[in-house]
Amino acid sequence: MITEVEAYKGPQDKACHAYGGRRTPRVEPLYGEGGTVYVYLVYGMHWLLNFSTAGEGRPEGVLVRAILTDPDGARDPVVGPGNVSRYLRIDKRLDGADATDSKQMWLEDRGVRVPARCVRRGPRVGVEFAGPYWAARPWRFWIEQQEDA
DNA sequence: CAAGTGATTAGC
DNA sequence: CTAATCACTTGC
Repeated sequence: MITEVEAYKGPQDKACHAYGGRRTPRVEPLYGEGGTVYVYLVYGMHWLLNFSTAGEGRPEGVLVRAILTDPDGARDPVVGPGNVSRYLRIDKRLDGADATDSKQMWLEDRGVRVPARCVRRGPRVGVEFAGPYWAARPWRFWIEQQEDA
């Protein structure tokens, strides 16, 4: 279960790999139809898992930052995008896959209802290079368990 | 807080 | 071709 994501909002978002309409081979999957998997290597050792979310030609997506590995949250969450990919054995091979029609990677709606009060929002992580304005956009979202939830 | 790490990219 | 960059993690 995905419990934390960050949004990257296309050409105008300075933290987005497609900033300014940049369209290099690496970011091409981000320009794909919604559900296209975008995986890339950062800092020479960490694969980061993203899903393209807009439409063909619109380079917007979400980065998966944390997951729960069991339905009840009894086990510790896997926190940090590099750790998520290591846990799921994600690497370059999944880059460009179609998550709406793939045996390697897909998403399931299991009908879990998350109360609005459990949803937190804040600035994205590690995007200071994009400058103070874009680094401050509250486009990271995560779920926080409540005592009474 | 610094190091480790290597694909990717822009710029000659 | 070269050099800079970088959506991170770990360990001090």
